[in-house]
Amino acid sequence: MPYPAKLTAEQILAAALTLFQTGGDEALSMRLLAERLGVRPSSLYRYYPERGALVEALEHHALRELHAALRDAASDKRPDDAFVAAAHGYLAYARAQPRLYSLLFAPKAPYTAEPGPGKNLWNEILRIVGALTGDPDDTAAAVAFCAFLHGFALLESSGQFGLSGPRGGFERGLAALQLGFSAG
Amino acid sequence: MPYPAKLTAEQILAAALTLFQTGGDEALSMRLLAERLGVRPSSLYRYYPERGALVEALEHHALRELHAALRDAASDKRPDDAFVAAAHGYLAYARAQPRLYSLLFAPKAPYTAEPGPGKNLWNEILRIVGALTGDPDDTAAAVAFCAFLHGFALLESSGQFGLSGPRGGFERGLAALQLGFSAG
DNA sequence: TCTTCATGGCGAACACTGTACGCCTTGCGA
DNA sequence: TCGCAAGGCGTACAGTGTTCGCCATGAAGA
Repeated sequence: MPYPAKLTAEQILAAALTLFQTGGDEALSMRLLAERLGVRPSSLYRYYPERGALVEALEHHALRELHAALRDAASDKRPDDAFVAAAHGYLAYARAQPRLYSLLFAPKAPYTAEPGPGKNLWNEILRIVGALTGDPDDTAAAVAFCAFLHGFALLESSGQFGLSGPRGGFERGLAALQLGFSAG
Repeated sequence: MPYPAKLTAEQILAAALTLFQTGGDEALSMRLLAERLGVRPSSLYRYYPERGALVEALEHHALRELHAALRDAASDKRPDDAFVAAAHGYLAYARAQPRLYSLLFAPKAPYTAEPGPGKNLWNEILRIVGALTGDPDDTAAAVAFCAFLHGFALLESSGQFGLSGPRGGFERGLAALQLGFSAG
């Protein structure tokens, strides 16, 4: 290796994360990012071949965080409590990191297609839901659970509920799913 | 009025719709749109002050179509059937127009804030859900219903279910919600 | 100690994007 | 016939992601 590098892939990612968290996708420009790092834009391409790779790295970061939030919320609880706690943990992460969260389910190859942070998250959800329904591989129930959580998180972060809030819509839907899953 | 205009706001919108349906947001560039219409880019600004206004018009178009799909699916049916039919109609529209649908719930002021196609859609959903639960203004149930539909539609269109499909996740969640709403 | 050589940041450029402003042809109303 | 204004045109600006060749650097090999 020639001489000490000014940049590190991790440094770039950290700066990109800051930019993305504050201003979303639009704020993450290669030029501004380079400026923050005291470097020219073209230098970034030595570490990330294109902007998309940087966004993908942010996405994986978010997947790992969301996974951890679910795991921590559901650990050491009985199925019923774990189910509800996981749902609230999921929503809490989406609320805490709205921009990162909205990055998660953009059109792409399914997370479960190959091993990675996405598959880990899915397995966690499958485990939590499976413990409730009794079938450890209850894909249908897990899909329905995900759909509800994802839809609620997005509707809320998009501001659709306005100032009056969702008015108990989350608890209402969660209770219905819990009832339906326990019975089935 | 001076002389016959080459352009019409409707013509522009129609061309923009075609572009958007085929290539999504990225494909809708003012320059390509102008080229399709045999006009220079700057001419478009006489009709739409900015690109965002054009996108907003597309969004309202989608809201009206989705509303119509829901109304048609649920009309002349008893509450139970209307609920299920509306859900399938919603999903069918999201499947038929994935790009337009994904435009619908981007961060913005809530549709219910003021009269318009968004508020009409919300009232339709409230009516259908209210007929099932017995409370004509059951916001919580309607929110939960929307969350589930929206989440499922997005997860599906994002390709998260892969080739194996959602494996009955839609019916599973819908049945649970229906049960929970009827009981409550 | 001298030479070689890959590393990594730099600079300039290209092809795009949305958008603003002034011009100037056009054709209707008076 | 004349004035007027609507509307498309041309040009330009600022911004974007990305590419490519250049060159200083500093650690290895002779």
